[in-house]
Amino acid sequence: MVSGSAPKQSKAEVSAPTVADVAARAGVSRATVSYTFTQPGRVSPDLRRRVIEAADELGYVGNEAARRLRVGHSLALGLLVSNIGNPVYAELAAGAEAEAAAHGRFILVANSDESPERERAYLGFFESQQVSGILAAPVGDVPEELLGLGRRGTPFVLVGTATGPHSYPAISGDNERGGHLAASHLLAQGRRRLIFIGGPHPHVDLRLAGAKRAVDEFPEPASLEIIRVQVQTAKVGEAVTRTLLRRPATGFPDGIVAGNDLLALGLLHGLIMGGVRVPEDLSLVGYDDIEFADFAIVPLTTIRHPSAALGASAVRILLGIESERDTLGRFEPELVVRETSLPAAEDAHHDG
Amino acid sequence: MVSGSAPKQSKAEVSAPTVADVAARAGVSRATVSYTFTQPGRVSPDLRRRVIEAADELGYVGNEAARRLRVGHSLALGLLVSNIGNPVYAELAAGAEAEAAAHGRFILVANSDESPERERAYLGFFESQQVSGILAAPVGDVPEELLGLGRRGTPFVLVGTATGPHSYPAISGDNERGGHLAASHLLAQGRRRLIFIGGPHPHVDLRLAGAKRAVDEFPEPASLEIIRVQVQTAKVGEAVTRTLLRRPATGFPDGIVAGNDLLALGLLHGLIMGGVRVPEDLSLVGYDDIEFADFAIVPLTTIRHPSAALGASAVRILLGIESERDTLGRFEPELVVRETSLPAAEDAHHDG
DNA sequence: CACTCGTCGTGAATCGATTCACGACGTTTC
DNA sequence: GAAACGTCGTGAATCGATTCACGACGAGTG
Repeated sequence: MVSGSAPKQSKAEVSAPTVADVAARAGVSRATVSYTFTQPGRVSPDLRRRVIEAADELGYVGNEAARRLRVGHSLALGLLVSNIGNPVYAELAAGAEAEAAAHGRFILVANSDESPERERAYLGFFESQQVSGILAAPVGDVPEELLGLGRRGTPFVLVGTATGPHSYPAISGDNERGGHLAASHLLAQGRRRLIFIGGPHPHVDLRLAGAKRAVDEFPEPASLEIIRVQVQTAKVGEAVTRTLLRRPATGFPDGIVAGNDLLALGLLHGLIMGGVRVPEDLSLVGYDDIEFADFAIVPLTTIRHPSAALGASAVRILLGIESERDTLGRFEPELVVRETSLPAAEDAHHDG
Repeated sequence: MVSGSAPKQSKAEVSAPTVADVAARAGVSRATVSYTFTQPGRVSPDLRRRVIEAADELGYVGNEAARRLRVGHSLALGLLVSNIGNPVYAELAAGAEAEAAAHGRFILVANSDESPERERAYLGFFESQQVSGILAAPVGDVPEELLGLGRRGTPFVLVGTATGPHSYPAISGDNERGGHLAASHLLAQGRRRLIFIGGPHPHVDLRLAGAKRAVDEFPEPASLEIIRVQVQTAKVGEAVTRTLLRRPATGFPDGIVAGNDLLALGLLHGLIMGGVRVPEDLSLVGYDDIEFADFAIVPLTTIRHPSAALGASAVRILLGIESERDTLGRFEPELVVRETSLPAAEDAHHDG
């Protein structure tokens, strides 16, 4: 316990002005001050002006806690993401934040780091903060706590997650279609031994389903192996390549669809370090189109996913100025061909 | 205005249990319930147990607004960053968050997006939220609002920013030393026409100062040109290369120190697209060692910066369990040599 | 047995903004 | 000219957790 070195910066400690102070200064009642800010039409123009002037002079800020205690909810919206280190979620957060700011709202970002415990802890935090709505990009299943919050009157929107059998409000890009796009691209290039590598999120399952459908629908024989990972990070991607590289040539894939770009970047790095030529020996497609995809050792072919737009839409839905239906058909995935994918080398010659 | 499609998820609207409910259920007074959670020693063990049991059964969460209104500050700490899309800040946030969680605190992340206006707006938000402390990684100068908050009793710590002439609580890596490291590395490789490209942040100025010192101290003739950018992003980095590439060969540098890795990545991409061979023609050193530095077209040589540790320390300082002095000597920058830097090609032969 | 002291539970005041219900005042209308 | 109505300001109650000041009760002491 440190005593003298407490982090107080000054002994001034002037307590912040309250409505009472402003009221006294403007010569009106506390009620009038409050109405001035919450229902401007309720007070006559010149009184309003006087109140605002007094407030400015005193540097009145207002106490959100008191406001919240009275009205029962805060101006903040909660955003729960599984990994803020993933640029996709950073972008989602940025999009949500900009939209929220435009409506005088704020976003509380909570990073669960893929841990269901922390996810639950943060949901409790959101409840204690009385956020007026929650954007959730959850780890796996929809947590019970979130449903409880919904029942207790806090609206939520699932972002970028499978709608599955349930019917909670949810928006997302068409992940199935995106997965189909990715696998089709590889098949069209002559790749036949594909692997899907991805993690345990519902939206990733959809990407997988799309890839699977592409292979099933394909007129020629082609295979799709599935490698499941627990977390979709670059580190894990590299780890997977180590296993992969031990395989005999016959079991080696000629095309990989990764569950997201982070994973793809790790795979790419591991493969190249291991002597695999990308895209000559193997084509690789990521998912999300994060900024860094374009800067990779070999610029990454990927599926673009409109994260920022999703974040903004989710906020608008929570605020009641847009409905889930309004977003249908937006957020279409799009194939971005860069350099990790190339037609199979059967009739191509390797460099000169 | 959408009417029926309001985002209410259910009409249940069961209002959350309060201390009064818990008290009734446990057969004690409201005061006892409160003491149970805030000063456990104050109530006898078996009553404590009974209260906790009742609270669990009711799913009591507690109303932070009421708590805050009474005690005058919240359990949250505010973190203000200039760009959450920069992995450095994501990492800083993660480090701060983990440390905060370990002490039962939460982090409110605010992303100013390099805009002083948004920065000020968020500072106001923090004040209205009555955060118990602020971690700031500000855009440029220390905003007046932050000083005001400090005067009014909210402690703050400047993270990763120059200490300059002022004497506000601040921690950061030794940016001057890092800049020196970067430039020295290039000079040691025989590079002589250096450029420092970087943005308007105080900590970047220190990196520049360090680079300058390295050049000044160097026994042989060498030059350091300075290119200033307003924002240090990959996009800007690419834009700068376009200008650079138009220069005649005589004005072209053989070594670049970038203000951060994002900028370096953009520069790298732009240079390579423009036909410059890195590192043969030009060595490049970034700053921060973000995860993606290792995955770049050419893996990026950079200076490691311990962002997560900085975030954790800042939280500990705000919580009063560590003092600014305790951190001295930690957070030392470290040169990470990858492949964008190589001895100048005077006596080297270009591949075969 | 009476008195002191410490332990531990309780009633009530408090934090600051919001909002209901009331009333003062001025205007319109027959 | 009086009744009816609308506008706009105000006093007071309210939200839920915390904490002060008090007191009940039991144990220990002379």
